[in-house]
Amino acid sequence: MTPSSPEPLVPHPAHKGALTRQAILQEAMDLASVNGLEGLTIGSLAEATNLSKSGLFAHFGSKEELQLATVQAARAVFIEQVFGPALTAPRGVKRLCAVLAAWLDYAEREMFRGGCFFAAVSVEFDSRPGPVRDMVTVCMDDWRTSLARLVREARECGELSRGADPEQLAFEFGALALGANGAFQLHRDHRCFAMARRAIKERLKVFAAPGLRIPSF
Amino acid sequence: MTPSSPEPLVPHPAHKGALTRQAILQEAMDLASVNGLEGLTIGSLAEATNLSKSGLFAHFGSKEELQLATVQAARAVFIEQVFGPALTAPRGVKRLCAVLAAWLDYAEREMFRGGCFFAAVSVEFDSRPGPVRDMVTVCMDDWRTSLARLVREARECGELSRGADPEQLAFEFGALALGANGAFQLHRDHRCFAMARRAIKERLKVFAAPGLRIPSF
DNA sequence: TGACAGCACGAACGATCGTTCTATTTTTAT
DNA sequence: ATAAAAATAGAACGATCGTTCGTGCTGTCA
Repeated sequence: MTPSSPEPLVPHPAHKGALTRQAILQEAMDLASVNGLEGLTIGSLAEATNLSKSGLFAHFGSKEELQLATVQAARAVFIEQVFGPALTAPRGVKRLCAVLAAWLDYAEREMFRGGCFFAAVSVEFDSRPGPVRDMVTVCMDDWRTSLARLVREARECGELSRGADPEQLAFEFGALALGANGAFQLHRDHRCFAMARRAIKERLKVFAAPGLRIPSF
Repeated sequence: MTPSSPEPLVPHPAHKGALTRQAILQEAMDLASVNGLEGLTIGSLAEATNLSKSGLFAHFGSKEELQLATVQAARAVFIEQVFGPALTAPRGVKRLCAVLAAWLDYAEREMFRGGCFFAAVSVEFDSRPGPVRDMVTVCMDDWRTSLARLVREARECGELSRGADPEQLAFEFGALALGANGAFQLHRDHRCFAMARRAIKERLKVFAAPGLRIPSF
């Protein structure tokens, strides 16, 4: 090969190992969304990916590292699915609604077999100390902080009244979204998403500037 | 001991076996609220109750039976804690608020070490078929149905406007309550309960008959 | 007193858990 | 093409899982 080798467009990610690792994590997110991160067993994950237990294990070094890697992979998917399609919306209530709509869509579409990954995992680890819990907490904090920021932006745009408390509404919208996800997983009835959308819209109307149209989603 | 032994005050439930069974279930609810019903291991439960694995096991016959018994025990506690103190409140918005206040109190007080038992367990089993999931689903359905009935009663009392949709509001209040429980378990910050209370009160105000005072809780 | 449940125990089972080791194959770099 | 490196497989480990079995206690009733 010539000394000036053709530079790869992406640094080096295709070292084969990185590919299998990604395939493993894809399956891991699915399994964990159903059985939890503790129920995510190395044997079952190896079987699902057609790898040997030890071969799979070598990618992570410990079960806890596998759990942490799975959480980070799920975080990336979450950001891409929820914020990706919504960032093009104009700042303000439109963008806030776009993000909420993307979240509800992401949950209703069942991106993971057990619904929202973080809905399942945050409840599983919320009362159990350790690094996994810490990382999950950071993810949930990010989500709520982002929601609060979107509310604040909408208020600064003059689209929401000064009475719209960002932290308060972020909590409410987050709770309604998680509630819809949970109810859907239990009853497999899509109406709970409609109820969440309606609740959010009616709550927004309370604070909407006169004449503002709440985007339907 | 004299032949005419002192009659037990309670009929006969104290057949010794029933007592230990109750003690086991008390510990089981606590452990399951933290580690889930799958993480509720027979060995750890035996250790926590100072019983041998086999001795404890004999009370239930299988792990699934233990799980089902634990769910039923938790249901009894839930009803007693949430509906017991609230049934004295007069029918209508007052009783609805009393039930919601009792729930939030039950979660904030951490009746179980991991917060609300059903919040933990319903998410754990929502995407996993079987008898345990079925029983948990029935419990959650009961809860939502009860909430809807309370809303409907308040509407029939003329305290809420005809626009107050019982199913819709039951979903919203249930979601806010679960959201507060989850956020508290994650952050151990009591403000999320205040936010849930505020959200419920403001939502009720939208439908409240003119001049009606929403009980503070 | 003796028969008899009911209750709890200890030991052990096979299965599976996470993990470690060594060996072999596959991929990458020179 | 060849050597180094990375990726995977296989077998086995101690621990723990749910479960079974046989054996004692401990009262109650005949």
